[in-house]
Amino acid sequence: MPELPEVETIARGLAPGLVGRIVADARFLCTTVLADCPCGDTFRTAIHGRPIRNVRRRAKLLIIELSPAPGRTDPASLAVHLKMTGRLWIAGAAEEPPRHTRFQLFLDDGQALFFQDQRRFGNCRLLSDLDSWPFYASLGPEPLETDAKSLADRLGKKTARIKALLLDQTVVAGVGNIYADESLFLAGIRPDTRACDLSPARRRKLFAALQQVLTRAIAAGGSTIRDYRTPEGLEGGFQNDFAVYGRGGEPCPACGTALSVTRVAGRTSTFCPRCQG
DNA sequence: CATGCGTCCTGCTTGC
DNA sequence: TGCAAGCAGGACGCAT
Repeated sequence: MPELPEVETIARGLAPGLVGRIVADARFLCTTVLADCPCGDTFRTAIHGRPIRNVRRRAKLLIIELSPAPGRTDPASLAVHLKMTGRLWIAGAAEEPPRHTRFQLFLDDGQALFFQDQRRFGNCRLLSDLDSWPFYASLGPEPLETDAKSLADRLGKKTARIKALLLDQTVVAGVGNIYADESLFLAGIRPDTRACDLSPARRRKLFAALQQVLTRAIAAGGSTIRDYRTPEGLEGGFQNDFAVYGRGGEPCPACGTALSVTRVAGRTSTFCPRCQG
């Protein structure tokens, strides 16, 4: 389930093979992968001949920035959301696409970007202006490019559970279930605490914890629960450092108390009933 | 407006 | 052993 650290790892891994290349064509092996249309053939015409200018991450999105094709002046961006089971890698264009491959982006060097997604939740879209996409425009700040106090101030007087707000992409961008649970543990906060019940100091502590967890996870190449792989096909390493995620019933790494499992914001949430008050 | 919950999708896991 | 129900979860639509 690629969240911020996983998508960051993917962006860094893909950039050397994509930046400077020219898009030759695309092939869709699934009709639903292309969100909000334009339809497949329109998409193919719209990307043909475009040099790839940059590859970066925003929230959980992989953004491939495209320059105009020769003789044109219209830049564009390809935004890919991997959702839960999406994978991206570069391989020879002639390679047989494995099962669940949803689309291929063919490059001018005989290589292709492959997008595979077992569960079909993922999608990509071609946008002339990213900010014209309401979801993109509504994204909150990047947690690693914003100070913890500013992030804490964004909680305002909200009464929602703190975990729901961590997962809310308009509050802070890129956090999913794994890093929400890990951050809450590190900050000693129960996931079902209402944001308005947290002191300013505890809010700051939470976002400082989030920054620490995300930084460590990026350094480890992300977390592999089941499906996530780096573009090189490698598993991440941060799953070995989980304190609570996926460890319900196991002893708390800090105090030994059995970790509790509950549902907050519709998501499974694991926490230590003793350390997280 | 703010909050919360059901839905999508498919393969693996759990339980009878 | 076999089969079905349950589960995973990001974003979104809709209800309250």
